[in-house]
Amino acid sequence: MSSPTAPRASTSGLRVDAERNRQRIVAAAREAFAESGLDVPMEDIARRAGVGVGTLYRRYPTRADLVAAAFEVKMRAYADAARQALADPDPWHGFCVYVEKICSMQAGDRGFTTVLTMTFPTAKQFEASRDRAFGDFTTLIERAKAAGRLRADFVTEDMPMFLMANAGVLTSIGDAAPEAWRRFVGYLLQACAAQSAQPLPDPPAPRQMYRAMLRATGYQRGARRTGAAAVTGHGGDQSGPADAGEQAPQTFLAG
Amino acid sequence: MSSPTAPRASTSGLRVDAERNRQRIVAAAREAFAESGLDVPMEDIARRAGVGVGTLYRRYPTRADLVAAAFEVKMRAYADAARQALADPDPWHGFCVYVEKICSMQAGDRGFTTVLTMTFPTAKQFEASRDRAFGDFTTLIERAKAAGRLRADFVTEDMPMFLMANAGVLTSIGDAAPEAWRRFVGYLLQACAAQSAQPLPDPPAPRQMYRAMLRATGYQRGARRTGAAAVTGHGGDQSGPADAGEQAPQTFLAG
DNA sequence: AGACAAGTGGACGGGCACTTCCACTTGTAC
DNA sequence: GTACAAGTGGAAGTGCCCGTCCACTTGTCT
Repeated sequence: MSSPTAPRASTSGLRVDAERNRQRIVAAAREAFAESGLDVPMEDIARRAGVGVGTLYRRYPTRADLVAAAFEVKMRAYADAARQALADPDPWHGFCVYVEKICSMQAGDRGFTTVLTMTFPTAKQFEASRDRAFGDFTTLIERAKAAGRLRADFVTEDMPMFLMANAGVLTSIGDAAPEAWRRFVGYLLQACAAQSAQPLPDPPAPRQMYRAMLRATGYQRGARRTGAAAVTGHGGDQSGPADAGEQAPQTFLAG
Repeated sequence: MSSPTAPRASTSGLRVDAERNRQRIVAAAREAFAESGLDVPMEDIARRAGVGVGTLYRRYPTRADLVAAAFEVKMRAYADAARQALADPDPWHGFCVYVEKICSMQAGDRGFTTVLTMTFPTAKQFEASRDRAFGDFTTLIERAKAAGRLRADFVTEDMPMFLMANAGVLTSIGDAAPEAWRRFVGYLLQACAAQSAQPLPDPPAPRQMYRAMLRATGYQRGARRTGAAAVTGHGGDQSGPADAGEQAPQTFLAG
């Protein structure tokens, strides 16, 4: 504008070559995350994209930023699945198809498996999808309960719990037995049927779920691999700083 | 014997101070594995035991060796659980108590969670326990099926699959919601009930299960953390050397 | 064509964990 | 008490990955 050389570029405000690189990076990240999980070395992604690590870091300073960018589309598809399930005339069928669908999405993408079981307070881009998915899912289970097919004591928190379980199945035998998760989900769905449901132990509190999903958010900064222990520091130390900024107890995938 | 100074020591053939250190190491490893999982730095274990890393490596050259030593007792307890379940006059009750019991053992020990979902071809020490557990478990489910309570299409491979799932639940919300796994197991058990069982997708083949459990055996040598991806190398490359020494397809926890 | 902001890549310093190796200590047998 | 095998600890070499920094290149505007 004012300065003699102000290279305003296309839509994104980036120079066209930079924008092209950015897209390559996101594409590479999608592939790499899907294949190897959220822990792939940044350098692998950069190489795959044909750029230097410097470029990658310039565009996405933290791994979380990149994850958010890479899964934006998939998160929308995730939300869409709930919306579509609502369109099913049979509430119970809709519920089953939905659960299967989401678990299937996990099965096809190592990174997504992880993304679904954690929440990114930072990632504004996910908020809309998450909220929508949460709202629709809530309706979905209410309908299924009303139809008398879904057990009455099913709670929203059960869904992320199932996803965590499915993640366990997938990370353990996903490679060796790519179809095993289907059987597992079959068990889960049958357990969800109202017919002959027996009492269950209490579900985790929404707030607990929220904290759990915050877990791997260590990906935000200097994350240390594993996805399991290492993240929070070292597991022990219950004397920690008690999470000051912990608001939203709405849990699930709604931050 | 023959040499002038042959310090034969107590039972283990080790010098008494060395034997004391060895026990300290195993104890430290048990604690560390339970708290932080199988990935704890060797140095942490050494420090906890009050010895140098060199000593630790001398006694247990590989992580797998140490794991085997640390979990020997627990593996026996694991096998005992099946034996005890068989003593239950009510086959179905025995089955349920058994599943709960094992999942509970997972809940109380991060390392054990992992140990149960992989097999250590090396660890001779586990063989007896594994074989016993496998045999007893097989009987257990046959009894429960015969009693008409356990669904007829339940297969032995389902158990490790459940354990993998439970591992997923535990690693995700084990810290934030230490009791959540109970509800999850509740779902699973109700899904196992013969009453109103619906058809399920095929179970993983025994061989697939075996390969899956071999997975984390990367702990044997230069393992690279994570427990998820990194282990096998990098996920991709299906052109690998196709596992020459793959025998025992008996799966489960029987190598 | 010229000039400059924007963009780039990869070398580099830092950290962590794995293992090995060896000079030093200690227990044991005589 | 002495001698020596057994045992010890931690320094040092290696490898992986992170994230930064900067000299160089490239696109864009005039």
